[in-house]
Amino acid sequence: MKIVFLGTPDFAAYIFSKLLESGRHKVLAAVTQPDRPRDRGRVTPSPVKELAQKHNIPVLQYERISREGAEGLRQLAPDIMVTAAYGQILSQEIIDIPTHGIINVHASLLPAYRGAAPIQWAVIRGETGTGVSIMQTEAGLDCGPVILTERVAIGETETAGQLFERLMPVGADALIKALDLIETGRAEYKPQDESRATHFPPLRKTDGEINWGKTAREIFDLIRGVNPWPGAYTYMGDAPLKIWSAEIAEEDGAGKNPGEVIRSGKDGVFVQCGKGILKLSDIQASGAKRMAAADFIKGRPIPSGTVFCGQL
RNA sequence: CGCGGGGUAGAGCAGCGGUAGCUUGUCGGGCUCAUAACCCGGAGGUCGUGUGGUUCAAAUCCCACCCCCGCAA
Repeated sequence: MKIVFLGTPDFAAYIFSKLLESGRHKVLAAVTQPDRPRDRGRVTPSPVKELAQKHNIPVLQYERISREGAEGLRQLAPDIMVTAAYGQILSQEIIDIPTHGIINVHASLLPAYRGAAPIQWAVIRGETGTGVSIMQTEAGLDCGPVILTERVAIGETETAGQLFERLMPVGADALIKALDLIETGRAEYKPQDESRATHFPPLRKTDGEINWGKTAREIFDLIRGVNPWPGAYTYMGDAPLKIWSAEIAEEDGAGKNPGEVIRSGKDGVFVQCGKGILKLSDIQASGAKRMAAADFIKGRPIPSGTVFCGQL
């Protein structure tokens, strides 16, 4: 089939590359978000754009595809369009362009975890499993009928970043399989059960702020879920402190003073939570680089009794 | 040219014009029922790069370049 691929970040670029490798379909063009300042102010093309250019595939970038894209896309006359973390909502006018419509690769078991950050939220909420869904795009957010799903277990200490890595190949395989089903007319479109739908917002920087009043388990899940972006953090005095990784030292036991460092030494920094105790293992001060807690305290001691807190 | 911090011993940091220091690790010795224990001693550094500038003297001031990181996206 003649395909137009829409996607932006690494997750999309990986799936894009597998689609190209499969060689079964002709990719007419890649649509991606405009080049934006990233990486400390330098304007950088998206991973999908870089990959497309490497393969001499035309790249289209729209500030707002629903307003500017219809004409150009129509001229390409695609059989189907594929989206993966593209980053813009598509209007009905766009959806109507390809003969087979648009399918989307979504990293959750729909109808659960609709929204832009399904992987991270699944980890943050302590899920033990998630997956990938290939769905037909309809007007609305991740609400169209599902063509197929693949289930994946979440490791007990797995970070969102690690789960991303594992979900990418699963998503790529599922997409290729779905395209086959569609091309041969064997695809089944199962409507989502709206009553079981859950939706979560995109992650914001502030979603990484730790509330020490929560349980050690909840904070542990948060730290994993926002790693590597936006990163969990707290404040030591008025200086932000990033928490890259931690372990649950004690699951139970209520503390009188959540956020207080009860012990600090070469085996880590132990912090009292609302319930249970968390051991910080990889931390990073502003302007410094990430390091093991044991190394950190050699240069900047964190005495017992220090209390981490929210923004001042 | 978006704003800002930083590159000094294996690791983490201090020093910011005048003999290169601290914590930790490491090696050797001692002590102890025991401890992330304690005591004594040693090794380990072209102070990011520059046949750069200023100076009697530069890790320290100035310039250029490289690299790392925080904020903002």
